[in-house]
Amino acid sequence: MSAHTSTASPKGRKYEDVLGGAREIFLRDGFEGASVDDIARAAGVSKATLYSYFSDKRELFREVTRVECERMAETTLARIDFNAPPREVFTTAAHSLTRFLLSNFSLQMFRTCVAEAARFPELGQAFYQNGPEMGRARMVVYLKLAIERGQLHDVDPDMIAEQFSELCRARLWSRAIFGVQTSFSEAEINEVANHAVETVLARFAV
Amino acid sequence: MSAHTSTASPKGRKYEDVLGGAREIFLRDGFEGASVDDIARAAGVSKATLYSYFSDKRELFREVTRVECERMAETTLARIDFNAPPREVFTTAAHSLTRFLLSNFSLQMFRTCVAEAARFPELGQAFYQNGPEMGRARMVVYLKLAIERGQLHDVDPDMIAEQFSELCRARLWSRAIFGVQTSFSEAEINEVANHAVETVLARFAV
DNA sequence: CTGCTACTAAACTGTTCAGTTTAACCTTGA
DNA sequence: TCAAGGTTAAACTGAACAGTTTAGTAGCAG
Repeated sequence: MSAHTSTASPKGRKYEDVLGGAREIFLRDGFEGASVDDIARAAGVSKATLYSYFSDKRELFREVTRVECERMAETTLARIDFNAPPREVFTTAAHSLTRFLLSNFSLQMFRTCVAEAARFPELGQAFYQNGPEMGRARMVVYLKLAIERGQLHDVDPDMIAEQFSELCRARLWSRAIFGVQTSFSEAEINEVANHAVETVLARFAV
Repeated sequence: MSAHTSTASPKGRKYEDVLGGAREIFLRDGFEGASVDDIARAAGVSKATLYSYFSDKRELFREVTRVECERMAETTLARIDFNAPPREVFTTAAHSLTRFLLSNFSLQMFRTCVAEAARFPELGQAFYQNGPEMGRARMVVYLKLAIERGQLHDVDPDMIAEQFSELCRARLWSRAIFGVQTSFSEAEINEVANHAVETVLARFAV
């Protein structure tokens, strides 16, 4: 039975533990800030075991990022109702995106990727492609449809999507990322999202 | 004469040299990435001298940031012609802001502040207040006037300013900050700026 | 009981780097 | 000519930390 139970850890019993500990510490301290000793401790695992799974700190970080991005993609903006009218679609998307952008996970991930952009650029690029890029692509699919239906003006759908997601960052996101403000009321979030919707509709709705 | 020439270096001849070297290296390598030895070398100064001016690395960094933010505030968006019609004002501002956001200085400054947000938050906050916050405040002054004149709808001018500056980040800025794209053509920049103008006018112009 | 595999704790290596110290060296002003 | 203050190179201290090694333990299969 030993080999078949649970989610078939590739090798060894503690693989998932290591990943979990790494996730926790990287998310708390970023890449440089996290010490491998801390990770091993958080994972309840010896350093030697950790290094038997991952050849170095970077590889461990890469794997954590990959897994988290996948999870994120599944969760957020997973499906938009392609048949709803633009106002409804934008409203749903704006609220969920604004909320996501201000989440602890998203902010920490962003911070870390940006901080390490110089040391290993592949990471920031991977994050960009699995995160923002993927979300935008999904949005563009809808926008093209809406344009065909004559619900939106015939403007580069890529630009619509880009402007839309930037609008969801208005006011709160920069405060969050610089640590000027750390918690956000529902009212604040809703206000930003609603303004984003109004602006995008004013410009692109027929 | 010694004490009165030039811009009255507070103490010692090499003060400006130190600041210059620090500016160069911090801007190139960020805070953690920069070594004090490198800074001293770039400044053409001994480490001992450097430490006679600044008690530690952080204080040096703080001072560099302060000075650079002042310079930036003077240069960028320094004055808007308050009497020009909205389209003209937004167009001028959008082009100069988009360009600035993609500049090496702005990107590096942003990266470093974000990266060090955990280690010393005061820095990110100071940067936010001397940078984005100050620019926005200046914009709001104009917007209030334009609203009074009946050129723009009576919407929270703060939100207009926030949305406007976010729109200038569309498409290019996230690619820049994640290192996905590192150089930008005039055409690309102009396109983003022009789209920002169209959107903001569509929503807020009377 | 044997042998194998995963795992562990802890000590160790080597490096990087902030910040200090020392002893000497200019420059300038009296 | 002397003294003082700013400056210097270079060696040093101490801490942090990635990654390795060692000697040994726990559990399971045959």
